[in-house]
Amino acid sequence: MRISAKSRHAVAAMIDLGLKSQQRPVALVDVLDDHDISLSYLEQIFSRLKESKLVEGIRGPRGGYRLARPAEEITVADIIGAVEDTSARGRKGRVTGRQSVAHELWDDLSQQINDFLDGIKLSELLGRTNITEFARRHPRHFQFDKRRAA
Amino acid sequence: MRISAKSRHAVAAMIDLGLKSQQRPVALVDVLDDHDISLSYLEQIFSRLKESKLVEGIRGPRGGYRLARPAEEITVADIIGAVEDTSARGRKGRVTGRQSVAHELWDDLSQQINDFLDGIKLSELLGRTNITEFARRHPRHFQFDKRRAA
DNA sequence: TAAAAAACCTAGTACCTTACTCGGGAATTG
DNA sequence: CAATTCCCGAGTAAGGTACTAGGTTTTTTA
Repeated sequence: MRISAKSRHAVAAMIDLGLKSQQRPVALVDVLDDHDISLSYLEQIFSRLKESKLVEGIRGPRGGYRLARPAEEITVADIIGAVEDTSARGRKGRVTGRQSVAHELWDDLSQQINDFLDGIKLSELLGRTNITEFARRHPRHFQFDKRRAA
Repeated sequence: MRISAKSRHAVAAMIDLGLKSQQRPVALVDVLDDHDISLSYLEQIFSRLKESKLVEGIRGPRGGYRLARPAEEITVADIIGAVEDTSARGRKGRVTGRQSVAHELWDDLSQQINDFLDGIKLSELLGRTNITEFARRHPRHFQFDKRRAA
């Protein structure tokens, strides 16, 4: 499990895509408005998202990116997993078959975090926009519920 | 929100401390057995944990580290927050008063992850270990100190 | 009281990741 | 054809991770 700034960019970009693209693809230049990163870097992030089949790219004028699946079938865990380095680097050496108990427990925890994130759909995030806006303007009347995964 | 290898080390080390220290402090050298990092680096991590009042250090022979509070009063969020860089870097400039919707949603999500981790106590993690299973694989942790066994 | 054990501290460093820059293709549209 | 956009690769600077090395201080114990 690993969450960094890259995750933030990716999730935010996917939200943007969900918000802006109803049927037409969205060009990265338009996604860029909301982010403080370069086009090339955003391209690299989308390259990962595409690799993981979360988005599809359409070339040429009026091209751009589009969600490859409905937002209901995309979870936050999917997005983070796509951009955070999933390759062998995370668990390199690990020659010994037996791991320490502490690390086993960490792995459990890590799995739990992942399950938690896997329970949050992109569509859910998109659905919060109005609520968020409302909460920002009327903080006294609203609080986010702390949902707890079982 | 940010979770990296450092978090893993820190959580695993705290688990070790919880498992090994019943009343005596545990020397970092003994914590080290289960980790694949250097003593100095582990010291640096414990420096952070101490700063955050999660552990206390006892100097001198038979010294070591001990949980500063009962494991019931320490959460995973506490541990990760202690070692992951808490300084200004996370939310730097932020010149503009208004943030993009996508980033606001990310912040909500980030808060949710934090709440989730804040709901997991160290004692809970410790409780997940089957103590006999642990003893089978790590018998030396249940013996008196090797250097002065008696 | 001397020696050893351990935390504690500081500084430097190799490597990896992040984020960027540049320079191009390749596909599609009008 | 020309513009637009994705796509791809290579190189790079800054910063963080993790390590290395060397100390100092405190405390125990012989």
